[in-house]
Amino acid sequence: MAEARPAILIVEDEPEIRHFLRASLTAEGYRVVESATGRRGTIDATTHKPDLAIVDLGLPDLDGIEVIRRIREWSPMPILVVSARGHERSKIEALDAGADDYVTKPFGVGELLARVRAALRHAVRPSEGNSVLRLEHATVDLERRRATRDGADIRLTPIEFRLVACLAKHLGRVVTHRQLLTEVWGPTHAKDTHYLRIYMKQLRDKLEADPVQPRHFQTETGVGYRLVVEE
Amino acid sequence: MAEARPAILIVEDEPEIRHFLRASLTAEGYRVVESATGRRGTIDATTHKPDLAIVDLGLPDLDGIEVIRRIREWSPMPILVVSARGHERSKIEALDAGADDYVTKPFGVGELLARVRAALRHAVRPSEGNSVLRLEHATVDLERRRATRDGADIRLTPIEFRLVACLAKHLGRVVTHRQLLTEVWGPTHAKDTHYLRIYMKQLRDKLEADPVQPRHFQTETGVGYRLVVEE
DNA sequence: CCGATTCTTGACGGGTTCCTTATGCGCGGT
DNA sequence: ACCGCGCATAAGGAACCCGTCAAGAATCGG
Repeated sequence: MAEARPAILIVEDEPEIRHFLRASLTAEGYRVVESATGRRGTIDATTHKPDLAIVDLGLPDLDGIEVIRRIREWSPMPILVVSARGHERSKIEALDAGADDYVTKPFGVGELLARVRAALRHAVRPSEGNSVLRLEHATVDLERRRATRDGADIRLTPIEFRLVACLAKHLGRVVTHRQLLTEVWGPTHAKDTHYLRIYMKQLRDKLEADPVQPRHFQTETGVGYRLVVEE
Repeated sequence: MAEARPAILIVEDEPEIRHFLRASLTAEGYRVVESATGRRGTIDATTHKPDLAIVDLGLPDLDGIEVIRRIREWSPMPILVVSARGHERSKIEALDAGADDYVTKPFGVGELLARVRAALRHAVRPSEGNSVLRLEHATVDLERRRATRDGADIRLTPIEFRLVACLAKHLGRVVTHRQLLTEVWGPTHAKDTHYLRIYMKQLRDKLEADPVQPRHFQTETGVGYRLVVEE
């Protein structure tokens, strides 16, 4: 990388929010590129090659989701979505289109920065770590297809395993119901969200210290689930 | 090996992704050869003899699957497949054609490198370790095609031998039904999982101390089998 | 051509996994 | 307060997978 400071692209039409974002991010040491429209954003993404993109869904010219799609055609860079409250629908569409995470307007600086850090970390991290998930009282070895609980081996069924693998692939980020269902059960069951609840419970029972207060397998109401491992 | 750094062949038509791959791989210390077309790729594979090949399925001139077939005709080098999201069908075809693993576009650097390392590790294993399996009460010499049980020689049938060899090649990892069947019986019997149960029992009867509670030949329900040797 | 080994095929019981159905709970909207 | 929606949880039966036995083909060496 030419520069040590990560570059972040902001695609946001409202000047208020754009400037707020720039201020917050530069204060943290990030370099910032701003685009006020969707078209401009897709161009800036290719020319500036940022390390991360923040995309508002409510753009005047080009749908934010379309922006995400166009970036995803050629780059795996982390994409953070900013959406107005209540627009669950487009939030999900954005994630399905390839976004990595989202924040809901209005949001605090802390939340935003946390997500940015998480997204950047995940973009680089996996290269160093092996494919072993380390939870509080349990571990899951994705490559060897093995799991332990308090040191002892435990069994995961094929579906349970695929589910963990799918969540682990997007560690720390939201995975939509649709994504999980199509990857684990196939496209024909893309709407059987009920399956998820059942198997998520199984995973929590087997891997969480307290299945009732899950720390790792978090549910994102109306959207999907998220797998989190502490540092 | 002439060089310590493994050489990797990239067969990919889109310049963006090709350069992204080169950058990521060279940064990790790999040597890289690029081919922009399928035909070029098959040629470069023979001339450069890379340690691993990364093949995009969506090539303009020659189907990526055809590239895999042609390489597989003469080389067992690990082949990593890159495919666009949603093309489940060709992904499976690719694996059947002899590919070792796949990543879906768009993918992160970490994921890619992890798979590359895994693939290279699998490839190096059998050559570095000696080819003698030491189990609790039995040994299997894969090179000399011999086996002992409690010190005395025992006979393994050809199929039994191929089965052990296939499991030993992926020591400690699960080998899927499909993999075992295609490697031992050929692609036409890829679904006759029944064979596996029968021959697995034979192996356990001959090599396990207690065939009913197998310690080395473990079954992974719904997925495949795994060969484990204690340290 | 015959016998022995090996491979294939069929059948059955037991166990696990998976799907279905049903119920309760909490939250937000009307 | 009521209702609807999404989520968590429980439980039973169906489907599937595995291990096992046994007997019929195929193969091979003599």
